[in-house]
Amino acid sequence: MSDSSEINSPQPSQSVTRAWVRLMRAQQIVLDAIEQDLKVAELPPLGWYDVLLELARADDGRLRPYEMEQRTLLAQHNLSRLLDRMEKTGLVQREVFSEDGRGRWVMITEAGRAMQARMWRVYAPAIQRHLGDKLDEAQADQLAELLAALSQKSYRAPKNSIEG
Amino acid sequence: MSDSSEINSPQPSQSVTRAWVRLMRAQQIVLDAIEQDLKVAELPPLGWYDVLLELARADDGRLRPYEMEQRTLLAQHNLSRLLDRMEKTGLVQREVFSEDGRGRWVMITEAGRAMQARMWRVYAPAIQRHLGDKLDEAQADQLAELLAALSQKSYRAPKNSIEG
DNA sequence: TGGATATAGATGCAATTGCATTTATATAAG
DNA sequence: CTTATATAAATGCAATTGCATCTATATCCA
Repeated sequence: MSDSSEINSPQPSQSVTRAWVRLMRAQQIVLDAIEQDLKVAELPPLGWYDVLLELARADDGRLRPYEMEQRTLLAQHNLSRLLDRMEKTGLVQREVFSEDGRGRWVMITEAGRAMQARMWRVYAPAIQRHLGDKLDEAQADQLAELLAALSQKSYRAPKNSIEG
Repeated sequence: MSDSSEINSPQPSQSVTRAWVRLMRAQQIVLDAIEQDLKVAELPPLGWYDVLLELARADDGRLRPYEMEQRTLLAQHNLSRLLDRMEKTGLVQREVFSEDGRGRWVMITEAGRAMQARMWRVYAPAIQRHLGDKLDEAQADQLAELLAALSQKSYRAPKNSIEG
């Protein structure tokens, strides 16, 4: 086995560091711009859209919170409270999940579906303006391709793994 | 002039939408992983690093808050409070800016420079692990290139613009 | 069966962020 | 000079997030 300092603490190349800095910048700038457009239209933030979209797509318009967690990457407690707020404004509803007493169903309401559609009418042109207008189709595909590679979670030895 | 509905509300193509979704995903996953590594090393969050790095690079190790704002993309009030916390832990120091009574200098301390270096020793391998290991050099360059296009702020008509 | 352990989701409390406003100073316009 | 307007930075307060823990139920294993 080679020198562990090279295995455990490799320096990123300049190219890699530049890609990282630009990833942070680009997403922040585009996200802020899109959120701003939503706010101007007096619509709720993007997190609400993500939740509504996942529910709208799901069978019977409902999901378990833990499923939503995985799909939205929201932390458990943040999702729980986001659902509180969305329930209070009537966009979703929590129902009992009889097959497992610990669980819940979260169901999208008609008002929720309407809000999802309403948000998309602002969100879609915002994506186009802040991202689409800056890339041609080939570049968008290329970017999506490269970014997909980054979303693979980094390897971590599982708890009960035999290999050290 | 062509149909205004096409000008004002263009739908993003599937490629563009996919690129956007993956941009959000990829940056969240990589950012969370890097922040996690910092936390495990009992180091402060990335925002602190950004501030320290900008100051360390600046002439005489000091900048005006509004300059830091532009460079870090932090909101004014958030930067102000981040500086409060950093000052309290001795990493930076606020000093009078005599040429403009409204302004301040923010200066990095020796402890601040030490912390920047200490954080880099964790941050650098984290960038490599969570991003560099997933791309080759050519891909990293390509990604950086594509992302650069997105960081150009979208056009907004300036207040006093003549054209409507 | 009966702990021990794991999982789903909620919640109390502290830290951080967002928003609006305030304070202080500078610059512009009459 | 004096008032109006703009800019730099700080701050009060509400909303959101993070962290740890709690409650309830389910599963595993002796």
